[in-house]
Amino acid sequence: MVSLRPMPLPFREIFTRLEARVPMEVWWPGESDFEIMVGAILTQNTAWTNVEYALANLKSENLMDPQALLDCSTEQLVELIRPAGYFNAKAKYLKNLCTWVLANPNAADLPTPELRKSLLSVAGVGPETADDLLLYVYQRPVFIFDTYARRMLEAAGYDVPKSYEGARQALQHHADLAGFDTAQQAKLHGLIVDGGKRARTEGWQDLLAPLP
DNA sequence: AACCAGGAGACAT
DNA sequence: ATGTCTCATGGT
Repeated sequence: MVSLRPMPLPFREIFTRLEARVPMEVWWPGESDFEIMVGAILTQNTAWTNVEYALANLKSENLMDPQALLDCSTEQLVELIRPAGYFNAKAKYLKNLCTWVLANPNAADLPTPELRKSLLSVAGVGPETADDLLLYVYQRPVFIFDTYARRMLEAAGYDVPKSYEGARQALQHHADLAGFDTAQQAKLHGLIVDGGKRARTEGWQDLLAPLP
């Protein structure tokens, strides 16, 4: 007698359950697309509360603009984004992204795979940040694979590939089959992160209980 | 007071 | 292709 692993909880069901128990309005606040881009760099491995300090500093100096940010000295930029950590690296990354934005005014016309490659060519934009931008700036229905998604989906019984790229593609496929559109992907990512934080204290059993 | 957060690049293997 | 190391502040 072989004990079979139960069918993983369908994406739709996970989404519905998260939506029911995790209060969330808008996951990625921002007054402009550029602010979302800046936030995407600053929040790399960093708590969002720290990013908010840095964003406020940049706004107070009227730097929430690619050209203005490029014209700002690296020394001052480092000082303004200091609360977000990794400030030396992130200052460079921000300027790299500004250069890319100004050099690619028609980026939104590119198909998603090409746009993704172009974003990844920027030093400081890795796979997850690229997906953040595709989803929250360019409105593409991409599934954002991060450590929270891995933990939750493995807990739900999914066999998540080890490599980032393999996992990303597999889960994108699942999300596509489930028919998630851009708005739903945007919400799902937030729900997964928030849900993952709760699970640290409450565990997964309640949320991911198998279907009857 | 260790631990971690809305990751990515550099480098060795 | 797949592992380590480093980067850094602020909240718990």
